[in-house]
Amino acid sequence: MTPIATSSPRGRRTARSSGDDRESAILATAERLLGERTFADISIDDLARGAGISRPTFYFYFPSKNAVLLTLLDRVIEEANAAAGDVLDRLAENPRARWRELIHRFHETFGGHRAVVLACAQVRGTNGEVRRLWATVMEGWVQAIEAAIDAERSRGAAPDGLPARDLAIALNSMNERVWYATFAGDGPAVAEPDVVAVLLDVWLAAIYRNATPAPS
Amino acid sequence: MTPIATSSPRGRRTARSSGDDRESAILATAERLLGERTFADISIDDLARGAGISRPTFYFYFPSKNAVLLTLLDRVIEEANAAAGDVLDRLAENPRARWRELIHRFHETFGGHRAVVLACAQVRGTNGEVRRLWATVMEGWVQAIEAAIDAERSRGAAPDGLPARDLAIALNSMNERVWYATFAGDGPAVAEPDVVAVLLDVWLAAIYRNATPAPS
DNA sequence: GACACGCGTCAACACCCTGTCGAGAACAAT
DNA sequence: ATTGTTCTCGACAGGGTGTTGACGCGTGTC
Repeated sequence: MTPIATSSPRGRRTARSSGDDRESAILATAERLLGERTFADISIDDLARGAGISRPTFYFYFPSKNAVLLTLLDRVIEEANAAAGDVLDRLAENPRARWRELIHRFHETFGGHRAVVLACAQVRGTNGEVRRLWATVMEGWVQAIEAAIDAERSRGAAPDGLPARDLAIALNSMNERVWYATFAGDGPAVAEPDVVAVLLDVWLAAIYRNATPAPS
Repeated sequence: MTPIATSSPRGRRTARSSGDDRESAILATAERLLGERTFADISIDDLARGAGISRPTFYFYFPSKNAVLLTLLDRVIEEANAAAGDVLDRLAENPRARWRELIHRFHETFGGHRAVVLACAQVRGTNGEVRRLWATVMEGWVQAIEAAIDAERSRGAAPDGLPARDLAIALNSMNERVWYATFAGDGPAVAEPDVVAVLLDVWLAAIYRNATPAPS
């Protein structure tokens, strides 16, 4: 039910010992710099110097700047999937509490890596690899939510309505965009302490048509 | 109630006759090319050659590639605001129909300029000016929706709940992201013929808590 | 008609960034 | 010691951006 993370070796072709330090250094430098400026404003030279190597050497570890971001994104996704756990399988216990838990955990994970999340959202437009990875992951989450909605409908807790898949897409999309605005802080955004409650409220309204779904 | 468009002269410093053709040619070339490749893959030289001028001459008309996109975005926003009209002021007539009309009109406008919309969404991350413009416009729409929700609550058609502003932000965010996915066609997306119905359904559920809001 | 003056135009330049190549240094295993 | 792989970087090629300085071209002015 809970989707699996795609974790392929994104960096060097073969694994070795001393080079691992450099690879980590590049990754760490990237995440640090992402806290200060945009991804576009970080050059490969910045990454290389930050890791104590020269620019050509950078290319030994990563094929491009994008690959670094992709590796960072992989980690966050893995963490998010782990945090989500099997919450969706235990919905019937207490729907409202479980949905809240799900949204809350995602919020915590993304919030803990907002620099990476923000950067990925920003380059998704221009970077095909990030776009594809994100699309794949999103598809997994959408399917998980879709299945959960169908399950709630089957047991009579939620009324029929929109195709569950469409509803799942809409709600996931909302979360993504709302989190982005909240973390980026530009444009109209929900205040960070309220964001879980706001998202939860819309989810429950859309899925159950009222604010108090029935436990089993 | 309906937000006003911000239309400042984004291009040349002074207005003249023969140069207007070139300016239009640049804009037209940009929108055409945007239908073929990403904004990032279009160079200033492409724009200039498409308009029959040299690259340095391009800079006479626009200070940067971004400024061209900004001008294009201005137009779309103006069109969207015009299309929205005063629908929100006539909500009490028939809430469901009016909300549907609002969403439908935005859908038509954005769908008619998807290349521009997509490009703006893609560069919003790396381009501060586009980000600011979009944030301003979004703020206007959020305020309009917020006021409409408050009005519906005042007349007893919609129940109290989330702060109207937070709800307005969440719903607007959802629309933006869902449209983007639908137009871009990457990742999980709602099929284009269904998108208005899906968005409307979530809006009504979140605002009215049931599918059939009461007319006045 | 000659003269200014701002519009419109572009060749050439300076700069920055990406990605690659080839020559090697460091280090392991035999 | 030799061989092979990991690792490193100077130097180059290519492509994009933004700027500068000079040169035509129209229009109004006296």
